[in-house]
Amino acid sequence: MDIRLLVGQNLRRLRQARGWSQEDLALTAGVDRTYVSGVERGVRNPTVMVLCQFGAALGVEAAVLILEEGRCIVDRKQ
Amino acid sequence: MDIRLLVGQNLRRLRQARGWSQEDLALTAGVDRTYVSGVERGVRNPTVMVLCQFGAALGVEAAVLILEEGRCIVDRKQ
DNA sequence: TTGTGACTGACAGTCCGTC
DNA sequence: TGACGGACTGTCAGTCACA
Repeated sequence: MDIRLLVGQNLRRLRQARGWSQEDLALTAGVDRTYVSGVERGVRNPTVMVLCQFGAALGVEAAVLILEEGRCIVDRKQ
Repeated sequence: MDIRLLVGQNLRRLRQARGWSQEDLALTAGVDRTYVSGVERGVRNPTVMVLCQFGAALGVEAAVLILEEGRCIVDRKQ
């Protein structure tokens, strides 16, 4: 599974869950509208800093964006 | 907290936990030794694909590398 | 063994569009 | 609203010599 496709799927799912357009996300994250489109389609290879911007815009940790579905982040026990 | 520093700390911690040199990791991940050095010091801003290569080399999910300490990934309940 | 500066080709990311 | 293209600038990937 190409990690770019995984990021794209996660980004789109989280964006749509908020009822946002690609442009809404782009403005909030401080990136270009066409760039959001490219990342969602898996044709772009974003840097960790951009991943962080997307995470901040969506109110989630950047790690969530490169996590496969069915897995999640929790506080480590102990 | 700059995400590049976070990635650097995680990368170094996981590498040293395996008793590897930067060159060991570089060879396994298929990148240059000096690039590993740069990422660990937080002066490089790697892409998600490079993050994935590091994760594969270290036998962890790429998401682990951009996760703050004290947090971990588990299978989602339900 | 690791840090660092300098370098080139490739690509991240923007801005203009059209469909 | 979103896919897609072209052209552009800045930055990243990847490498080297040297400390």
